[in-house]
Amino acid sequence: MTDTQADQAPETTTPPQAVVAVPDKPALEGLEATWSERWREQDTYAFDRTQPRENVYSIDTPPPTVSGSLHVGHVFSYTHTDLVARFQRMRGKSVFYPMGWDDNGLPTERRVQNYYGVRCDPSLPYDPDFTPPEKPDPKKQVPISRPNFIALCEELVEQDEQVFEQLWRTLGLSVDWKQHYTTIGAKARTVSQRAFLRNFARGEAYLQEAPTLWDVTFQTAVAQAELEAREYAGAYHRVRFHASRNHSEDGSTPREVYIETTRPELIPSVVALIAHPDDERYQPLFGTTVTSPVFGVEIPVLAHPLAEMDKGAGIAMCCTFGDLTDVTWWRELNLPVRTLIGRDGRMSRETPEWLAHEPAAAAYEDLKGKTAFSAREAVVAKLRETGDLDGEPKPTQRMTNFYEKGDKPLEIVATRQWYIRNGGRDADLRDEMIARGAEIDWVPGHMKHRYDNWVGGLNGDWLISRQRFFGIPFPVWYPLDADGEPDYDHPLLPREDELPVDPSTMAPGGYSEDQRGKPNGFIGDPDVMDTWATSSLTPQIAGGWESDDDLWQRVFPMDLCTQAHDIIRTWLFSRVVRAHFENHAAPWSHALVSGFILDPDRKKMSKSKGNVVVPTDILDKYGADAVRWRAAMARPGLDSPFDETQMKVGRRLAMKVLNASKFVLGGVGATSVNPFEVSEPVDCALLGRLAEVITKATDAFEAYDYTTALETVEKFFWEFCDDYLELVKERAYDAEGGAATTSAKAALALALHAQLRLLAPFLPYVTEEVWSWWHSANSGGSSIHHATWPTVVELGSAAATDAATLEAVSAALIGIRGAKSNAKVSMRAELSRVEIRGPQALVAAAELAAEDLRKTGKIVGELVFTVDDDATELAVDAELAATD
RNA sequence: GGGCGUAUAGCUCAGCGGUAGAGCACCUCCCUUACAAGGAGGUGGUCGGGGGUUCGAUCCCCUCUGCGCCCACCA
Repeated sequence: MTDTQADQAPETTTPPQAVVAVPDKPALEGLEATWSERWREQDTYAFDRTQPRENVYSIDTPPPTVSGSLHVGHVFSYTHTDLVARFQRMRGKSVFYPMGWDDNGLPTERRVQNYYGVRCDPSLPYDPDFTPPEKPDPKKQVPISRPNFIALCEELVEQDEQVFEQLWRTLGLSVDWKQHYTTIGAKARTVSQRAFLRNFARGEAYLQEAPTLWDVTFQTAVAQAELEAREYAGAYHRVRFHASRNHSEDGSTPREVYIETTRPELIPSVVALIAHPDDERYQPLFGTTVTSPVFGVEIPVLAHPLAEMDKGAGIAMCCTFGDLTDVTWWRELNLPVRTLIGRDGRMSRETPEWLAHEPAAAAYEDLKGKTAFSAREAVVAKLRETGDLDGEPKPTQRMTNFYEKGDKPLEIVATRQWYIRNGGRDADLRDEMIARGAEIDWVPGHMKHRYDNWVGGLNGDWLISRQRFFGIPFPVWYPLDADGEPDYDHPLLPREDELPVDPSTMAPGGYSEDQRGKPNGFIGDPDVMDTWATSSLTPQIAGGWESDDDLWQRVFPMDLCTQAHDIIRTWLFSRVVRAHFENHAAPWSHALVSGFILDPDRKKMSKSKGNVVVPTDILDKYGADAVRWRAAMARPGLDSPFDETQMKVGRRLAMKVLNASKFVLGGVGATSVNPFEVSEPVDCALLGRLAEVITKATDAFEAYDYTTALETVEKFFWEFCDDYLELVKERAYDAEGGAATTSAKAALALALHAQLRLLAPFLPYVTEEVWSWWHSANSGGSSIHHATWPTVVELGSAAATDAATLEAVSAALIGIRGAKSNAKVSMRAELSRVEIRGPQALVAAAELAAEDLRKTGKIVGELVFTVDDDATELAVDAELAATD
């Protein structure tokens, strides 16, 4: 964007200079209702898709989880996006700013369960006459079919989305609501399934039976990115394993070996004992076998470098599966699978073959169907009986992986799941992902470390399948052989033009529905994609990938994505993965990362702590402009404690805009923005200062530093109100002032005209309100939000004036006010003599405004300017006039 | 344990080689015809500790400490 565009500024930029309609008592109340409705009616923020790519600014913004609740942190982060959107729009870009709702997935299912008092039982048939219970009983949830359940999800999501949209509109987000999408909608289904099919065709998506992190409450697999490590109470149990008889005859190997475990219930799952190859204590045992206590299963003692000598007893039992290290050992040492804990978190109800002999079979009898917790108690009791528990369990706190939305520790269960490659098992691909990250401009820059850190620490591919109901189904069926067994190696796939498909209700090509589940027939894949597998495609969903190529060419790759730092590992990274595979590009050129809003004690806000500030409360109390002002004061990437008193500051600024504008436009009637009318030195100096402000604010915004832009503009605005406005008030009012009056009025109008636009991204409501007063003559309804961003060029030659003059004059004025304040008299008090003293340059500058100072300062006697070259700044002596 | 960030007035934060700034809070004053949900003026800091580089350090380097976040940590 260059100044040449300012030369051909559209008509909307220059207000008519005729009548203005300024209210007697401007107020903030009601502005949101009035203007958000007007913006809706006039489609103010519509994306102009006739613009070529270079005139488009496209934004990928996180689809909020509609079944969750929003807190101030969301409001601030979305405001940050909007500040940039509004700036770019005023710079002449056609802004592509869609909004999506994340209504897909587990959060919605949970909300539906609680809201309606139901639960999904996929084995039930669809009931077309179903109505949800009138009084939901959370303890007795009514089981309903999957189609009924999904219908309720869709119904509730619709309500939630309306509430969210209303909040965003009130906040003043300049979203083009016609571009909206949802992560469960038809567009998202088609895009998700199409991208999946292509990933599969290229070998980037694959089906694999493997140990999987598993949440026993929700009974679904979860991905690495959804883990959360939490403190969890446990106890070390020191347990004796016995050396097998055939290896201990000559006494060269120990007769017994002790391990320490926090999970004794997994002793029946042990497949090996493992110690570090360098550990002298256990070297004699390597290659031998031991038998497990209680169960008497013979297991090998093996060496592996992942075993830590100084942890516990230095020798660990490897179970399938207790933790991720077990998975590594199992894979690298080719160990058998002896899984006992099932998908429901309970011990297998069948006696497995490796426990079929005595005493294992008898011991296992008591564990069948028990939860991990009660199985532990049972095993410990048996260890006591056999004397293989050495001492008492020692309590400990350890970190354990949880699903971020769950409240029981994750188990590891071998299941068949869909994965997308992400570099977690492939160093070359990992390097490519790091390289994609390096193509992005990160704001602030250090957030790139988080990305690199996460990608570098991946320990497996991306698990995208979930054993849930309200999600996008995999577009996959499996043929059944003559015995009715599925052939997972040869899945049946739809054609792309058939998408979206639901394999649970539709038959694959070449089959009919009555072959479902029959030998030589088919079954549909029962799983759904995780919500991140869909939201990783938001640029493709919103941008019309493969459905609207004209749009896609204009918006992709996008210019900006915005999010808080907590979802770099999920949303941000997963979009890079998808765009890398699908489009061979980074999905955007810039990533703007917001910090968190913390509670006043600098703790993260969370519902469970009860420290959440509800956005609607502060919007009602202080108004959208004030809340946006506060959001803009939080710099990218920095956490910011919530402090309600700061909202008042923003509100006061908004109020000041109304009052100062009322004075300029209505009071002195300054509406001509003709720079050629500005002739007085002080007025020129004001424009010179304004020119600096415009340049600095523009540069800051270009660098996504909206906070510095705001601070720069706001500081100038207060100087404008407190000093300049006061200084030229009398001259501007003067009916007989001639050119001097014309100059003051033009400077006032020009400055206001520019400042309203500089403030418009931050305070869209008050600036639009004032703009409308100015525009009442041609009620065509041109919005300030379509006006062009101010440029130095529009200020004319005065913009080149040295602003130092203004500073000197302001210093003189402040000195005069200070004298009165010290004397504890009214600012209206008259002065009989004033001497302004200081270095030559400053005195000369102040003297240029002698008449303004005399009038504003109520100087009725002499006003003397004295050069004192020893001084570095201006000093003011003032004598009060005698009062009667 | 690894990484990133951060430490400046009572609070929230700017500044980042030349002997400290803003807003809020606090104190004093002013009902001035844009604004009392105002206005004017003022008090307040050995810039986390310790080293080093430099003529000179809040700012650069080293180190320690506190705080926050991310990752790892289930024997």
